[in-house]
Order: sequence, then C-alpha cells, then structure tokens
Amino acid sequence: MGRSPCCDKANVKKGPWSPEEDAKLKEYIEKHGTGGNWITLPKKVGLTRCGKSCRLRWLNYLRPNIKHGEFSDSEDKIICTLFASIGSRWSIIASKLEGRTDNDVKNYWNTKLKKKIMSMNHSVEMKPQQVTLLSILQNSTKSSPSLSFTNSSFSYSSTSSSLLSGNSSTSAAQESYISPSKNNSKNQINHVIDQGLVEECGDATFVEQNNIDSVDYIYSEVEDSEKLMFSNAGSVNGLWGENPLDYGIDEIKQLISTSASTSSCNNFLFDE
DNA sequence: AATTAATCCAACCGCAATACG
DNA sequence: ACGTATTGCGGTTGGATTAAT
Repeated sequence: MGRSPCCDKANVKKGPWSPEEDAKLKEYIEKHGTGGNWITLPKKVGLTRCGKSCRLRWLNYLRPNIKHGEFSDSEDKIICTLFASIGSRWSIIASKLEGRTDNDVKNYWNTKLKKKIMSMNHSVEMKPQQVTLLSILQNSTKSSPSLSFTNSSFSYSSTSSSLLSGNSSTSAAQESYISPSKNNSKNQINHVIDQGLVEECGDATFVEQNNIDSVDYIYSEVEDSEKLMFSNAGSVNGLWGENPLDYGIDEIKQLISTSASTSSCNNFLFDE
C-alpha cells in the first residue's frame, strides 16, 4: 500500500534556478508533458530538484503565456474587487487575470497595491467613509482605462455596512454566516464564478453582483474573525492609525468594501 | 564612496484537500 | 474504508537590487 516516498530532501537542490535547469525543465515538459506526476519528473528531466520546486518553477515562470511586468489599472481594479469579495484566494484571482500567476498577484498585492491603496487614502486625508476605490485608483494613474461598471455590475444597498455584509437580514445569510464549511466556501466561490458573477470583458474581468443571493454567497465566505470585524464596521480601532501602511488584510478589505458600500450611484467606482 | 534601509520577487514551507493503492 | 502519496494553495522568508543617508 502507499506510494514511493517523495523527493529525498537531503539531496535536493534549493535556491535560485539556473538557466540550464530552466532549459532542461522547459524542454522536457514541452516535449513530454508533466506525465501527471511532479514527484518523479525531476529524475526524468535530470534535475536534483524537488518535484514541488519544479512544478512551481514551471507554473510561475516557465510555462507559456506568462505575463511579467507592470499590472494595468484594469488588473488593479480586478484584484481589488475580487479581494473585497473573496479575500486572499490568490489562485482564483489570478485565474481571472490572463497570464498572471497566483504568486505574482500575491506579491503585487503585498508589495505595491496594498500600499498604493493605503497611501492614497492617507494622502487624500478623507474620512474612511469618503474614500473610494475610484479616488485611489484615479490618483494613482494619469491614464484611466475605459472601464464601465454598469448598474448590473454592482448593486449595493446604501444601508449595508459593507459589500461583504450584504443582506445580512435574510435568514439564509444568517445561517451561512453562522456555520460555513470549507466545502461550502468552495462551492460559493464556484457559484460566484459559474453564475457569471465574475465575468471577463476584454482583458478585464468584473465581479458582477446582480442579485441579492450572490451577496449571501459572498457573505458566507467570510471567516469568523472577519465577520466580527464587519459587525463592527466603522468603529474598528486602529483602522486609521498613525502608520498609513500598517494595516491588516481585514482593514484593507474593509476599506475596499466601505468604498463600495458608501456608493449611492450606479457605479461604485464613480461616486464622486 | 560607504553604509544602512527599503523594496521587490523568486522560492520555500507547511497545511489541507484530493487521489491513489 | 483507510493510510499514504501527491497536488495545490497561501503565508513567509531570504537574497538581490535600489534608494536614501
């Protein structure tokens, strides 16, 4: 029973990949594919790398159509929107950005986008409720892409405290609020995507919320700790602390969400 | 020019889910 | 049905690079 052991960690090479290793791996996979088994692949290729390492290198760097370099404003918006909806599900977010990897999106978020949002918020010196995603992104770029969020793209209740809180008065929402399971989470994300709540438009992808059920789905995705946070929306200590960059994921989510919920116009990005 | 701090990003690690025998 | 191997994911780290002093 069982399988052969994974890679021999003691004799596995670590650290940066050399061009020779890249070439070997790329050539082999392009010729033969992965064979459905990353663990045995390094041996076949003639590398002393762990299979996991090979997989990561292929997925994040070597495979075709990987897009490197600057993220566009459209991509920024997609990331922000999806982050507000589903949190740090980087693989899902990345899947909506052509040519981007989860690692890329995650790094970009952690090193740039998060700071961009926070520093813009700080610089405009608005009250939290007045900060909008649009103001942040508009301030961050000279040339805005021609994005249009229509009525059906985003419909928020002006009375809801955040996007993620949605229609928390419904019993269905409350039920899933209380006891979400891991499986439910996955199904809900799939639901959001399958139902076209995330839809692609050219090189941009939008999260579409055109019915209250979808809000419920998203809402039930929120972790318990986050729910507590959202239940205190608007009165979270330290949210606008001394260091504008020193925010947690919850705070950032809330910022993005707040910018959505305060919109009373058709388009949450255009609520000036 | 030298040193220190900040930033960026590739790669690693550990865990959970899934597949396999 | 169960135990183990494998995969996939998100968080974190470490080193290279760049900017500031």
